[in-house]
Amino acid sequence: MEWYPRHRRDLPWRHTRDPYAIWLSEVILQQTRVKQGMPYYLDFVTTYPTVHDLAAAPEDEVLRHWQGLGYYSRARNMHHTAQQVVREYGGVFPGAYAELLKLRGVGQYTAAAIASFAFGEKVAVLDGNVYRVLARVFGIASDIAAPATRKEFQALADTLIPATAPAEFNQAIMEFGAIQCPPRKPDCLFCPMQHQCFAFQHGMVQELPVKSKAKASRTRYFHYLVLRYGDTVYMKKRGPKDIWQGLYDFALTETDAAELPAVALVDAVEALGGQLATNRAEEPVQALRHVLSHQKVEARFHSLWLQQPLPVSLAQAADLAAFTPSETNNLPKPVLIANFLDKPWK
DNA sequence: AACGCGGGGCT
DNA sequence: AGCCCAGCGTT
Repeated sequence: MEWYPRHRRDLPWRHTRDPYAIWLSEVILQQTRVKQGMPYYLDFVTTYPTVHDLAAAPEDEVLRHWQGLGYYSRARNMHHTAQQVVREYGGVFPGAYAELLKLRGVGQYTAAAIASFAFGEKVAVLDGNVYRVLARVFGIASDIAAPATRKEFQALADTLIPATAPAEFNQAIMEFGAIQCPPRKPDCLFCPMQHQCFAFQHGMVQELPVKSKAKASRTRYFHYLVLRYGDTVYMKKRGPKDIWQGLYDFALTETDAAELPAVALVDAVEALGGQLATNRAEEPVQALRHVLSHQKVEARFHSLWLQQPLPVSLAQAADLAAFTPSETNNLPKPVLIANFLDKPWK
């Protein structure tokens, strides 16, 4: 806390006690670096200055503003919670940790952050920064990826947080973790905690915290049918139980191998009642690779021109709808799809 | 307790 | 290529 005032970054959400703005910033910053989240925070507080504005917005519009930030359930949950706060709390955020925890998309970390920053409640936050700082300073070798470890760190943090300045403590330890004590190359040489830091004293800075490895990611092969008619293109809103829920892409055939048999593509077009206007052999195919933290997507985009619009019933059954370029611009899309659409269509 | 969920930046 | 980031909800 002595270190913090001298090193803290000047961040916009540190100039407010408005629980709405603080909640926005905390949801945006879940699993997201400050640098990446900053432009999104500025956009959201400008576009939706109050919880009422956010609650009144269509979900597609909220997702469009979220586009590129990832973990899109955050945006959907955020929108749901905005509507709940308006309906059930009269537009006023609940003022205590236990109540905040009930809101969708608000877990232990976020509830503690809002409760302390906006309301001064004495609840210790526990995020990646706090885990790391505590593991190093106190020499704790428990696996921070294991859920059970949380209790151990929470108990420790609870003993450290002062009743006189809980918000300042929470900000300080997270900022210290982000600036002075990052995962790699921490600035131990000029660290004020040198003499108290177990990891530094025992040469274990590189070994702490202990975190078990994540599961290896899998590769998926997407074959997109970019069906065009006139000035429009058919797009599809993605459903539940897969990546990019609620975002728009194209008619999709997924295979276990990189190649899609030509016949399969023809079958897919015919199943939609599509009549191709061009020789399939001349169709432009664009390949793009997209990396997620848990999947690798190898996508091929087959641009196909139709002689006539798809039969409405078949298009609807496949969840496909035609959009003009300016309309597609306003749809929320995965970065992979936005990247494809940014290329000039041949 | 384990799993699925994005995208970007750094080493 | 691997790792991590102001985590959360579902299974």
